[in-house]
Amino acid sequence: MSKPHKSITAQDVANHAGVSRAVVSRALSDKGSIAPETKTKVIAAARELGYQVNFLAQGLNRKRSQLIGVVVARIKDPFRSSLLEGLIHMIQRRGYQALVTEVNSEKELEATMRQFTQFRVSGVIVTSGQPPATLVNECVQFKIPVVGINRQLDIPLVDFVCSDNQQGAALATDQLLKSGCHSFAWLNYAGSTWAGLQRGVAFEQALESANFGANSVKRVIAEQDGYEGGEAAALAFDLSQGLPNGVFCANAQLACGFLDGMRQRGFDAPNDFHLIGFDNTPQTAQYSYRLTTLNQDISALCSEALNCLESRNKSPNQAARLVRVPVSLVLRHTSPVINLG
Amino acid sequence: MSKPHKSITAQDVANHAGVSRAVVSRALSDKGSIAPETKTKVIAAARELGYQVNFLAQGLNRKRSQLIGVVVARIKDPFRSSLLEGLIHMIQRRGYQALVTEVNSEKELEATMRQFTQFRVSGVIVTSGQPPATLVNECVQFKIPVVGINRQLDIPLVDFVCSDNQQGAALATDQLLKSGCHSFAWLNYAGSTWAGLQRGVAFEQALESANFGANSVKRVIAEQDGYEGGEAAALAFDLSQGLPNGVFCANAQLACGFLDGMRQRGFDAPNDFHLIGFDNTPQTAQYSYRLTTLNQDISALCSEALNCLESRNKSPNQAARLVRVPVSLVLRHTSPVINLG
DNA sequence: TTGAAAGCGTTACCAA
DNA sequence: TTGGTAACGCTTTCAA
Repeated sequence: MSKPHKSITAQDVANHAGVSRAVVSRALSDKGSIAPETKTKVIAAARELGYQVNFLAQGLNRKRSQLIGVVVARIKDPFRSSLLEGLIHMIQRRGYQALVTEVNSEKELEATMRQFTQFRVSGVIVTSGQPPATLVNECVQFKIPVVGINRQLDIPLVDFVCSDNQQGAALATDQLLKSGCHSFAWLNYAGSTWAGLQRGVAFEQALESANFGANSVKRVIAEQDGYEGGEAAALAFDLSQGLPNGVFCANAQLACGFLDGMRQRGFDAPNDFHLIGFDNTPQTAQYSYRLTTLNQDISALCSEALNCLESRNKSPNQAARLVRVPVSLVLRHTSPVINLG
Repeated sequence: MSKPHKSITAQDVANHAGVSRAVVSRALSDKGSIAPETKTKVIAAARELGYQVNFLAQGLNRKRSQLIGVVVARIKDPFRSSLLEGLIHMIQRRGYQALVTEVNSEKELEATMRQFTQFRVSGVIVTSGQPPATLVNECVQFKIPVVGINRQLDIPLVDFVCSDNQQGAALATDQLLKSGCHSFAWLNYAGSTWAGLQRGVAFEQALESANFGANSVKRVIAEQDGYEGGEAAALAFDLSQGLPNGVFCANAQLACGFLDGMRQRGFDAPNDFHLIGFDNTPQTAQYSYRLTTLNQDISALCSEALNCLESRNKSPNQAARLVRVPVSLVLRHTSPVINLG
């Protein structure tokens, strides 16, 4: 039907408007000086011809594309997919495009980071995995900003945005104490993320400053992450010393699994124990769970991550920043306002 | 510390290996003839210098990047995030990279598709929204293949991969009948996707061929999609004519919500009714739901989608294909093997 | 088989 | 303020 579509270039627009290619570039990019009237003329011509910048050529010349690389893992996990959604949303809103890569091993991450540099991305957001310092250094050498979310990348010049785990643990502890709990459990999984570990430490510290010593909190480490891990932990839970009445979980999936596991053994929250989990995922709000959770402010996390990238873009050598984003307690059924019966 | 990192170009490799730039290109791309020994020599030199092709320059020259555009919406929805995970996985596996864009309105979709062409993507996968024919045509003119997943894009030269909704509805009907159901409900939401509508039609047809006429199935249309929609539909369900004992839902989220809504009214599956939903999301397997569902073969869907793109890349003008991917019934608690009591 | 050279489409520098 | 021109880094004819 329609012919092979010779794509319209800046030169075509220039011809149409009776100016040079250079002027077209200036008119459309707001860089360099240009007479207001020629500018409108060019813009009109561009619109008329349906001109679209070739991002490949643009990037090649500017040594930077408007792509932002995003490293993720296990996207279908509820919190991670919410975070990814927020990131993509924010990336688009700020005029970039998301180059999303799933990574399940450090080897893959290495290849990925390399591909990001090959596309001359404007920044890299790491939400999973521990990028090898050498790779990040490669980015740094290309002056590509890197930011980590909810993980500590202990590398110079790499920023880092994180939900306030200490505050979260304190809120949870406070709530458990106020509702009358006096024996506790902490549930995490083996090989937990850095964030998970931090939450555990903070929980024990918060209890300690309320005069509950280390032996008042039972540490439970599930063999795997996610709902299945939590469920298995509950099913295997040693009840010989009774069930702790205040349980705090490293994440929402573990918490849901733990709750369902306990139900299978005839226990339920809030009657037999109180339960609080991190990450306010959609599922935790559902009738069958109604978990009291700590809500991570996803849009703030994403927004701050992009702030870091843009800020470091301006001054690449500034000291590494650590941005803490406040969390909030969402009171629901598994740890209600009322006291423990 | 380390200097501003002058990036290594093909020219550097050429110098190092004592050949011309052109030879380097051939050695690394397997295009054009080259002596085996020079090839190994060049590859050695490239590795030694740590050479990485600049994808921007490569794409500019080839008029095609190794990017694949993916259009998604509401990523945090469990089925969609699983699908996205599968797509990204498959895209990477086949040597491409995923340019992911979230789209919530047709306007946005239009802008998105445009940006895809500006990046000269190798293909576009649409999992959400109805791209305007004109836009798709633009892609077609750039010879960019477009494929839709679980939706009918009724546009020439656009392929289309879809779970077999008819088969799914037949499997569900069969199961409901075998377990003794004789009155039915169909739950969908207003403004449902094409796939949802198709499932409803197929369900009614399957019932009809089993001699259950149109008045044996009650159509329930929730005001919104997702868990909340299903829950609200259950809470508002008119029970004056009793509760149908076989309920089929357009998707898993609606089904979970409906189940929880009914529980709030004192009814539960499988005792008071049987329930089957489409999409075997992780949540449906959990103890609190244990939904009998129709499993979509995500990895097959993704694989077929990429097959379509690659095939159309070879012969751009072949007739539009429709690939149907079989689904399977996952029997769980809400519609068990045993008969209705 | 190899190398020289002409693009690919844009931006940025430098004169005019 | 403008236009010419040289990059940007790669691929791909076309001769040799």
